[in-house]
Amino acid sequence: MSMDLGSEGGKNKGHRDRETGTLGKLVSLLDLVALADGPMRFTDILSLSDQPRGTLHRQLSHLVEEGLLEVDRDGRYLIGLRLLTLASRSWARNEFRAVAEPHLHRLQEVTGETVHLGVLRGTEVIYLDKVEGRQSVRMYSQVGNASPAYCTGVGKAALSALDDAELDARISRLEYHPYTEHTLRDISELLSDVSEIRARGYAFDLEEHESGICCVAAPIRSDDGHMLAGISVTGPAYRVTLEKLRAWAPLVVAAADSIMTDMRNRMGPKR
Amino acid sequence: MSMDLGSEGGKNKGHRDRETGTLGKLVSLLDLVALADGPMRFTDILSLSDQPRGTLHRQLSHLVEEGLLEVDRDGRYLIGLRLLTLASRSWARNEFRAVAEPHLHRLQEVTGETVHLGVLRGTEVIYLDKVEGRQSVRMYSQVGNASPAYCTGVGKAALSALDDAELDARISRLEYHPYTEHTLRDISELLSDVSEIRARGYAFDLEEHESGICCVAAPIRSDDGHMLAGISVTGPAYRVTLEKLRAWAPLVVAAADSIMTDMRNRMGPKR
DNA sequence: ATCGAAAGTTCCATTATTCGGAACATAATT
DNA sequence: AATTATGTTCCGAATAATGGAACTTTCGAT
Repeated sequence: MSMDLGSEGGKNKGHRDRETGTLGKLVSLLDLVALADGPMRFTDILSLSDQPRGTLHRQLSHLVEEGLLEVDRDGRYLIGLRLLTLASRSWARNEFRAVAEPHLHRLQEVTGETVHLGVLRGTEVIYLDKVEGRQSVRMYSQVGNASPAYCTGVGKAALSALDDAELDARISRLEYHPYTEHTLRDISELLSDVSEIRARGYAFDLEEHESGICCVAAPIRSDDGHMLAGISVTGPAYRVTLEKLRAWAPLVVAAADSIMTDMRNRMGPKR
Repeated sequence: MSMDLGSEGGKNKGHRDRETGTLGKLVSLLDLVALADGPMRFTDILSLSDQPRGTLHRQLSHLVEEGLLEVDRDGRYLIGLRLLTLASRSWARNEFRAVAEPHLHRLQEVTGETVHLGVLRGTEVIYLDKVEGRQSVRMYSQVGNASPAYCTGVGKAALSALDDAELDARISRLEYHPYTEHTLRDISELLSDVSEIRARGYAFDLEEHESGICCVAAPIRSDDGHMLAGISVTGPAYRVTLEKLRAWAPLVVAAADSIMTDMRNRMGPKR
């Protein structure tokens, strides 16, 4: 297996027009339904997609036929369980995740706080795993979750491992949404944070994405620099002070390094 | 939201020929790759799918373009993270799962063993959630997992809630794979087990799917009988004796009933 | 290193599928 | 009951997928 989970594919997702091919249009629909807060009626979808009614109807039918969407008894559409099954199989067999897992657990035990593993995809971080302790709120949902890289610890750590050209290419067209009052506000703030991160080897997220939530994160990169990822220790600000984060930083960096080493060994020295 | 997670759509999955339409063929490919043990080379896929090379190549390219598949640095294909993201969103927002969650936790705390929530899809059970205690092995992977209904507690419990005609329609063409020496061997064994389950209101799985693993399960059905699901308490045979399972049965049934009640209330008396 | 074979990629005329407007059906609302 | 909003089906036109063959690259053995 390979460590590569893809560094490409970071197309702008929000609302790219001109979907390419049949599949593109169908996947857009999936996205649309998945992004909604709940089941959608035919008309809801119709107004959000710019398809003619007949076309949309057939597209939805096909998606339902394949189990990618489901129709509830009120005729509303929701994401089908088939996707969950597909995703869970690939998750379970993901080698990178498997290699990282014991390290995440160790880190969780030592710090007592929640530990995340995420990979960088374009300008987003997708969380691959999460290990939480007793006292934390259950947030299963984090696995698979995509968040902007610029306001998360794992994301900024991963970004810091890019060379300047790549970094610039990815973050120059970003929209810097102010999630909290501490969220980085523009590219210059991000760049200066990244240079600090590079200097010290790890990143902080001080309530930048979610109020009251802080973390320390360290980058993980594959040998060929093709895949970027990161791990973090996260907790509530009232419990997790900056001093604590500083104290944990070396542990996080060490864990990240161990994961890289394990990955190298597992894959053999080839290439 | 609706409780309906679909009772239709139980197409025979294994290797249905004659894929309908463009999407059908592409989803088959996704399945093929997801089912594999690891990343697949182009040729591996070529030999398993019966597509000409040019066609297959283009299909794979499209899937990669949409992020449903990814290519590792060795050119091998694996399931893309996009599926994980899509699936996790729908999971997080699944109302049935959300309603059941507190009940699962309560059941876990009382019994100390692992609790599962699964829905019946055709002749398979898909696990929607899992709550485990301290001492159990971490098996995240269970969520999203699909298993045959006839050899799992949740599955048999759900089957027992079908009327005879529906039950027969689903299980008559099954292949009864003997996972363990205790696995039900044919339709007659299943039918007699189901009638016992109906009589007592809950199901056992005594090492029928996995050696050394037992459980008690109770059925959950929506008002309209359209959706079938179940919950179970599962543990290793050396710790979880038949007496214990019997003792837990009323708790499991009560939890299942509570979930049904909550669901009814949440959805309002409409329809 | 060199050759041969296997693997992977591109091309394009043909074929099958999707598109989308409009007519048709059904459910909700006044 | 009439009216509107919503959902479904149809079919000629437009578009995308097909698949055979030619082409390029990678791999394995000598």
